[in-house]
Amino acid sequence: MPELPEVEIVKQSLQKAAKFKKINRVLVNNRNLRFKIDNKFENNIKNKRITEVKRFAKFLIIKLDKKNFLLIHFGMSGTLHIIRKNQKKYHTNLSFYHSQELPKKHNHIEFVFSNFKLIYNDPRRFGFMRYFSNYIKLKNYLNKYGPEPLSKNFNISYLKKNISKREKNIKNILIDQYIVSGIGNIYASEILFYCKINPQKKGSELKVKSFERIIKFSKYVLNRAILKGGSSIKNFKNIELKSGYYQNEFKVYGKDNQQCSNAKCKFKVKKVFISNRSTFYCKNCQK
DNA sequence: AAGAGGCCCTGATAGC
DNA sequence: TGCTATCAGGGCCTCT
Repeated sequence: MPELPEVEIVKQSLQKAAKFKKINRVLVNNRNLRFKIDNKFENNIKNKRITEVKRFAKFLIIKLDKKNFLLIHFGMSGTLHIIRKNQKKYHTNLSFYHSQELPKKHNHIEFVFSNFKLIYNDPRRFGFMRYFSNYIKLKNYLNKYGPEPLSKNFNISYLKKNISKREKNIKNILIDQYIVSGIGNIYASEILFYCKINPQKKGSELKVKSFERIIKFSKYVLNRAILKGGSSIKNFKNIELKSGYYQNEFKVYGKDNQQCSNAKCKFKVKKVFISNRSTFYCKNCQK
């Protein structure tokens, strides 16, 4: 589900709600997430205090007492919900589904604090959690991924080195976490629209001008999405507060057969499948 | 070594 | 109504 901006929003709200709070108990209702939750998981986490909440790409990183870390990836359908004591309804800030009540199914993991619970829900179970006993191990795990688009390492020389020899299309390059990490299927289409690059174009066909645009608009789109509270493409009837309005600014994603948002362009947005994933673009504006 | 494709899952919706 | 097919914000593994 969430790409970089959505995980950033979860990070921010979790920071507010749970920083310095102690996890008294951990309940695992279903160990079969993307990777099996091992039997030591509960003991590794419980009775520790959250000292910091961070994010790398689409990973939520929860720093615990004793310099331990809990890494959470939300996959396609993972969400975190907070339920406060004596409160049936729950806070929607951590959720991108914006349902009003806690889902009845797929509440796989619960973190119990003194005044509230954090519940990890994930219907498709493509998400996962992993415990790291120290920073080095966490770092080694994350090292295999490419830089975030928001980082200084995502620059012209990096793109020249890592894209210009690639024979695969730029859309697939942008969602390849080993090249650049944090961009997913929605934002890839959005970014390429701003860049005026056809998603099917090969990395090796791109010129420096295109690299400059990719760097500029990756940052622009992701930062703007964070500012708007991320994107919620399901159940947004009940959106409240600042959560999830970026879908209102989509230029191409989900807009097949609709007029191109460029006022001077008469073409319609086209939907194609690239490696089985839906991709949206304007063939007139994106060359 | 890089790239394409399959697969892991459930749920919502479209179409008959 | 009830069936089936398709698609969904991801990423790992295997094969070529």
